[in-house]
Amino acid sequence: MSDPSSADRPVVTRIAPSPTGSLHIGNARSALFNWLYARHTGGKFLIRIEDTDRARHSEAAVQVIFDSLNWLGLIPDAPPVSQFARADIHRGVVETLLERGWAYHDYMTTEEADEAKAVARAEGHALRSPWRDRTPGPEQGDQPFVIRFKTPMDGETVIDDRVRGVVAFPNKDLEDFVLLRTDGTPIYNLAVAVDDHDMGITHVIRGEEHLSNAARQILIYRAMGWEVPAFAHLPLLVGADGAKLSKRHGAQSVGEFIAAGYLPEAVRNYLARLGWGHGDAEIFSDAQAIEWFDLKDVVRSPARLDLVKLGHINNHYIRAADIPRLTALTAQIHADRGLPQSEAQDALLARAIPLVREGAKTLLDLADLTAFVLKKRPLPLDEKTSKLLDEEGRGRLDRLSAWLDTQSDWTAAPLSKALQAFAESEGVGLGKIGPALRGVLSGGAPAPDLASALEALGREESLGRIADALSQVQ
RNA sequence: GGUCCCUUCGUCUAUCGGUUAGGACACUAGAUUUUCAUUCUAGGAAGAGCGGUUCGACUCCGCUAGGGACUGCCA
Repeated sequence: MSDPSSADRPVVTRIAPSPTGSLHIGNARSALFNWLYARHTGGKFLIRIEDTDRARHSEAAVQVIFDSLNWLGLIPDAPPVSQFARADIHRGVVETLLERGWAYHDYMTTEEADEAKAVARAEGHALRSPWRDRTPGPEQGDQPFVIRFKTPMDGETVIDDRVRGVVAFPNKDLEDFVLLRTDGTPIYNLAVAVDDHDMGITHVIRGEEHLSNAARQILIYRAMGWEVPAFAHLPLLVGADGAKLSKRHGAQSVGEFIAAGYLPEAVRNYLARLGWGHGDAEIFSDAQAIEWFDLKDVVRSPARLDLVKLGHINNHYIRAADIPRLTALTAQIHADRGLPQSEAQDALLARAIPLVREGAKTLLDLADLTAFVLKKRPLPLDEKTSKLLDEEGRGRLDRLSAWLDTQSDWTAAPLSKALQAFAESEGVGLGKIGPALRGVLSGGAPAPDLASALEALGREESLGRIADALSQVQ
């Protein structure tokens, strides 16, 4: 009863998404774990598109999956396999199963099947069709049929799961599942088992929702005399309220995480910590994750998606990222928001980003925080700032402008000192000067501390904005 | 209904029979401060319940409760 071991073969893992138009974040996490395990063991990571359901299939949807995986940096080691393209092979396997008595033609109508299910339930087991022991006669003619697997009524199917341990399913509770539809097309459980076998998959790492499917698939492996791969069923990813991830939880597909302004390395790091951990390690590189990752450290309980924590991790990676990269990413967001792009703007952004990135949890934040440098002179004065620029305020701002103009080093630290020195010379606190200066420089948009704002804007722009304001309230 | 899985601070997790049950995010208070933020300091916060096994249980076993998956001619 013991299966041949796949432990000695080089590891081959796979991610097998269905093309639904987006790559679910749970699938992305599965892909990550498969990728990490393959990298950790020096094995291969493959991808297969589960497109047997043609009604739902579209090339665009397939492309979304590739794009998402690519963005995440999870690159397969071989070209993707299309499950649909292998339908003939699946049918061939069914022929063998038929010959060996592991499958049968079932002529039940949908209504009859529903009835049979009710009967089976009443009898305390899963669906068994009366056709499993009946030979079709001439009266069946060309009546439509499906082909079902002939699941044993006794015994149990045991999965030695790498994360859950030994899990046993009584065979009587596993139904005679459909292998081939009426139109002769293969169904999921068949296709998965055949493809995983043919692709040489040694470790099937996927979501917990497939745990009971593993039993059905093992039945197929055994019937065919194939080596059973190792299974590892990952805990589910659920929403912040513990319920299944859905629209109302906000982002649920990789595309939405991209749009929300997260960096791929941050998403990888965060996702790796959902259902897996390595001691107290929170922030770690891909190299470390690969070195540390092991199936035995995968957690068993479902994990909730916490966007707040993702934001914290994303902030860390935004602080660590190269300025040119952040500049390009941020410029793109400004462009999406309708601002024309130019090299001059990129230069402004590149200077501003290092000064504001500490406060950015997402690239969207970074765009918000840098918006003030992109404003065009003359900036309209907001009401609050206008009020601050009374006679006293105007005089002070005018003197400040002259004071700043004498600054030789236009960078934050010396500017900060200059601001303080000016306040002292005026005999007031910075509180009397700051708000007005801020309003004048930023036009009401979020801006960093004043010295940094001055540096980001540069001498000419800063002094220009001050002069504009002064002339407006004259 | 049946089968199976899960249960440590609000959240993600550490612990792998002996710990003041640790860390991170979040939160609270204080400091800094020209807004927001950053930064710094301090703090509160957990073993679902009940039985066993054991000198000793978060850890092993059982039961109960709660949550979830599957039970499709979807994947």
